[in-house]
Amino acid sequence: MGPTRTEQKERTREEILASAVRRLRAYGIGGASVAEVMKGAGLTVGGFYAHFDSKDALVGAGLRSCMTQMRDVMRAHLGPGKGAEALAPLLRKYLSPGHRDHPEVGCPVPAVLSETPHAGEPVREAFKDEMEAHLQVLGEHLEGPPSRRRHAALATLALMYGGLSLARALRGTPLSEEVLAACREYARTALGGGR
Amino acid sequence: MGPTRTEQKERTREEILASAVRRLRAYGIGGASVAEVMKGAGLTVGGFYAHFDSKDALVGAGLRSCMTQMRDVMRAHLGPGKGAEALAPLLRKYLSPGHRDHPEVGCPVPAVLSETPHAGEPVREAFKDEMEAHLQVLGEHLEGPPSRRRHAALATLALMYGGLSLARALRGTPLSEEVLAACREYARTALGGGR
DNA sequence: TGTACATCAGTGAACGCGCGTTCACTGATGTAC
DNA sequence: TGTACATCAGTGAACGCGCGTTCACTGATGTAC
Repeated sequence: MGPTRTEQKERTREEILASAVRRLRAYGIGGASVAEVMKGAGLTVGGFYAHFDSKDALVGAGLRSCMTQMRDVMRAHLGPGKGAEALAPLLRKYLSPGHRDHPEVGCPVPAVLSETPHAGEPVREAFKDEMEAHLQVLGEHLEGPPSRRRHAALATLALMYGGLSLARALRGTPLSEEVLAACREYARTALGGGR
Repeated sequence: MGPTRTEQKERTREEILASAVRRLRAYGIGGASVAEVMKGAGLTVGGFYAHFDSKDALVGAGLRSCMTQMRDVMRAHLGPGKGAEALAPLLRKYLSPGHRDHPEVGCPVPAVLSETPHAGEPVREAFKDEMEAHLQVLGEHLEGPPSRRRHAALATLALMYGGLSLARALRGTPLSEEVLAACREYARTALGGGR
């Protein structure tokens, strides 16, 4: 026997969410229209509201989902040790031409950063929660008292987001490559230690 | 006698541009609709195309205009000396709650950063040109060989944009204040020197 | 096991709205004589 | 200086389109007897 109706529905929900995540990463909130998201999941628009209360709810859930995934990627690229040394592999991966050129499988933050301030409450709350979790992960690989680690993690994230966003905005110009390299160096200096 | 017709038209164009700039800073490209921009200039939609070829042309011109203005603000907040010391007043101003809470009179970059990669050629070119000019201004207040200054300027801008964007996205939460402070400290460390 | 009925995930058309752009027009400004 | 005509900045309605959301429906799944 196949999956029950409830299981099948849950499966469909996951497909809608996965489609939303793909569009969020590549085109941001405005680029993830309900109709396009549903098409991406092989469905038609009408069925959407059986799974989510509103577009805001979808974006909130999508953001939680892909920022959580992103955290796994972060953990996978954190080296041993502490400080600049530990973060170097992550920075090299995050601030790379590959990540710049393939937003659809990368970090969603640069794509939604400008829209988040005007987004609905479910979106902003998801963003805040995920950001706190990000801080936790990065903070564990930094040195010093908790508040110092927290600040260093926060600023490193800001630099990563700003750097990747700039590199994407400047894509196709020599400046784009420079931004990536410049931000990697900058973080190394700011975090001290390591090579 | 009053202004000639040509002078009057030029004046109207400036008003449209000023209205566009206000909306760009606060709501980004998507938030600066032609109808809203014209309303903000006290005009009706139809007249728009006597002044600009397209919305893309308007956004390009608007971006050039307000990023140039922003450069004056930057110059006004650069202290004497070089490095962290020289940039400190700018960073304090840029990464402040006041700037976070009043985007309509601030830097347009955080508002357009996510949209620029998908914007038309006139917009991306304006962005690139203005960014080069920004680098020039900041670079003059840094130390070391040209390429080193350029990289430090680039990364500092990335940190400023990322930090302010994050602070706006997190507005209303304690994290928002923390980001601003964390980025100011981070830049100071990365740039070295000064207090 | 077989039949009758209820449920409800997903369809597809429609809603009102705002978008960028076009266009026939109007009426004040400017030019020609 | 005065009159007739041309120009053109700005108006306001309309275009086709995509948006988020609603809704009557269909047909396969699941339940009751």
